[in-house]
Amino acid sequence: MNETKRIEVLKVAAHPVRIKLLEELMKGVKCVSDLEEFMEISQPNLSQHLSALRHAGIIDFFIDGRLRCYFLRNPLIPDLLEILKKDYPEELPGPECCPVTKKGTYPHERRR
Amino acid sequence: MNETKRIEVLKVAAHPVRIKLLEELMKGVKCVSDLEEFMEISQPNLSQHLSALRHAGIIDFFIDGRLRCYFLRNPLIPDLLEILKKDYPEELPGPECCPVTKKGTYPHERRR
DNA sequence: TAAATATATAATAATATTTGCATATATGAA
DNA sequence: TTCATATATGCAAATATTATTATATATTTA
Repeated sequence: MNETKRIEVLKVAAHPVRIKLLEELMKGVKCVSDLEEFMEISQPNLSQHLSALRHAGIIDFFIDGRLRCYFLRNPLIPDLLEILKKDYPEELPGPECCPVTKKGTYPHERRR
Repeated sequence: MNETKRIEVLKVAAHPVRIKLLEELMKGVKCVSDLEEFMEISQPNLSQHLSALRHAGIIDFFIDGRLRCYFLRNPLIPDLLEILKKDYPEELPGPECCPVTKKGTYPHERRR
């Protein structure tokens, strides 16, 4: 999977409804009506989100009679979901004084 | 940082130009004209992407005279960029036969 | 075979994103 | 001061995303 494709995966995943779906699928295979119980959206809308995830190669499904049983397929997803839960400091440490680039020496005063 | 905010950060970051900018900023502070050399986009367009990243709290800047010296601020970013580089298997292992949910037992046959 | 269930597709409308272009602002230099 | 440089902002056009509503398809059950 090249970087362009991975960025596309991030983009498709980065939506509140789809993240919630992915978190649910992390627990295991679920059919659409299982997922419908969790989500407070219409069935067609859910189907569209599943379709978007599938086209990006993020999920796939098995067929069980009239059920479609979705499961995670893209290996980036567990790591991505972990980033959403993990404990982080409020911000990264600011740059050390004073790296230099072609155009100048910084940092000086802070913005605002 | 709550999950909603984190998803917003993902969404703003998930763009090819902005990922390239973030990868460059991972190396250290850069002013706009340093960044301009790398990117094959117009200066106003670059400025707009930087603005989007800043409004999402992903980057910030110092002022050095007439330079704006941008640096990474959001702590999720290093982990996010790592996901774009890391080695992964082509896909996650398919579900084991046969988990059960309320609606059925699956998986059965594979799609298509 | 008809009805019911599970799910998808299509069309539309509303909204958001992206880019290009023109122009504005701020700072330092002459 | 005026000029050049570094960078931002405003606006319009093109495109993409999202949700809604209506309808279609496939499978099981009666």
